[in-house]
Amino acid sequence: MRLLVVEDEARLGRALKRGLVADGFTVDLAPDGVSGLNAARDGQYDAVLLDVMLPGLSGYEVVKRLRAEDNWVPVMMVSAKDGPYDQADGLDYGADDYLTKPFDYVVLLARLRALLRRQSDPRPPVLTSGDVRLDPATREVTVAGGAVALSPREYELLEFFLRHGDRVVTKIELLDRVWDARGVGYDPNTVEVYVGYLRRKLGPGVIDTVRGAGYRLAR
Amino acid sequence: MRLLVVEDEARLGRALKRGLVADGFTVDLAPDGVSGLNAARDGQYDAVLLDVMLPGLSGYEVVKRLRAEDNWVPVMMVSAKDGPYDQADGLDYGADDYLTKPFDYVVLLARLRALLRRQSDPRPPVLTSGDVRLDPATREVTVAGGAVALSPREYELLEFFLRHGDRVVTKIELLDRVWDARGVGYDPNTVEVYVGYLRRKLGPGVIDTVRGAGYRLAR
DNA sequence: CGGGGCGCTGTGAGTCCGCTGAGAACCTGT
DNA sequence: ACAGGTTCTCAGCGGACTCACAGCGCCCCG
Repeated sequence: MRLLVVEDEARLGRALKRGLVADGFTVDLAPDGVSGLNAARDGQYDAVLLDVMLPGLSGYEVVKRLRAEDNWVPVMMVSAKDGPYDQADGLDYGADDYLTKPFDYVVLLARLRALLRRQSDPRPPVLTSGDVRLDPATREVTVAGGAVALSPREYELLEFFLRHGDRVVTKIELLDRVWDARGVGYDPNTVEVYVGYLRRKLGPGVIDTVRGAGYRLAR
Repeated sequence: MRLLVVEDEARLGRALKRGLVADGFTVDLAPDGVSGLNAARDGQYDAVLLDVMLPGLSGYEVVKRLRAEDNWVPVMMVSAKDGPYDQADGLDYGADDYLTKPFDYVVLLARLRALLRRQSDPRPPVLTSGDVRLDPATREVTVAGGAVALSPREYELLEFFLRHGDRVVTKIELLDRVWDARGVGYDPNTVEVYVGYLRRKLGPGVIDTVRGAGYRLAR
């Protein structure tokens, strides 16, 4: 279980990490909103512990942006405020639970475990096309029920195809969105290579080539 | 934003409606599958919330029939079942998302908004003339429902005709716009050749020759 | 009815595009 | 340090595509 703790008070952060590591979690620390957001975007965490009062980007903002990007990692908000409106705010923005400082470590642990247990609830929808299934929550991909192992890049590419399913996607667009936001510095041939990898693993008849334009999911 | 809620449990239906109205949606209720299907057919809804267990016609059936009728309104299925197979079934039948009872209202709202956001992905309108259909998003071309494969140049030419087809288009203009912006260095005969290709693939009676002036779409 | 010009089409050569195998550079965990 | 996996580049191949050319048919004119 991998956790991300976003907390600007260094002492509290270290203490949390020490405790959670002792309880069997792998813990990464982020000291402010921006670095926390970027870390959470990687999508490798099972849950995020998120302070509300953060320098730069507030915890509200972080969870709001994550949800806007279809990132449904379980988020527990932690704040010194304790009014009912604050709680409602946090939950509205997409947090899954809310804890007020000062809190008891045992309580935190219990709520965290409950959060992880019921993680299966706020799950992003499974993406499908034909007999290809991709579960963004678990990053599992199956073809006709059989599991398929994809490298990170292959996974991102397939997910992009599934999200922009039936329309034609150009190689340039893929380089922009799957590779680098800059999109420059990469050869469109790279896309061809990775489409080739995907076809080899998923079988033919999943990704169509539209000559002169790009690629499209087969229907 | 207009929503259709198909739910036979009157209490849950009313509660959902109350919440959604408070969040700014316009909500219609349908108490069973048949009336839900008929309401959804009107095509005036931005999304449909569809219970699986319904008297008369199940939610599976409803979404299946809608899709069979080329109605692609976003559908979120709601069910008490939560096995993985049920999810797969719902998605296979054409639902866009799946929620299991009991669900948290905040989660429903977030997923609903994500669904609407995803759907509002602006799509260029489909171009048609007679029984020729060209979809700029998918780059698919059909004649009387049958798919036709076009080369890039043929596709560009047809798209230009469909966009400016109601008037006469000269060969020089086509060389300018479809071929090279410079328009020089090409033989007007090239246009004749490609119009020939298109006629062969689309059948006669699609592109008229206006002798001495150019071409025009038949109407 | 005859002629000229415009448009149509079959042929073929050169070019372009996308696919693939091989391999270098890099990262990661052991 | 090493092994395995991953990312990306490169070069070559095969097929699709583009376009010029030239001959033919047809339309419209006198």
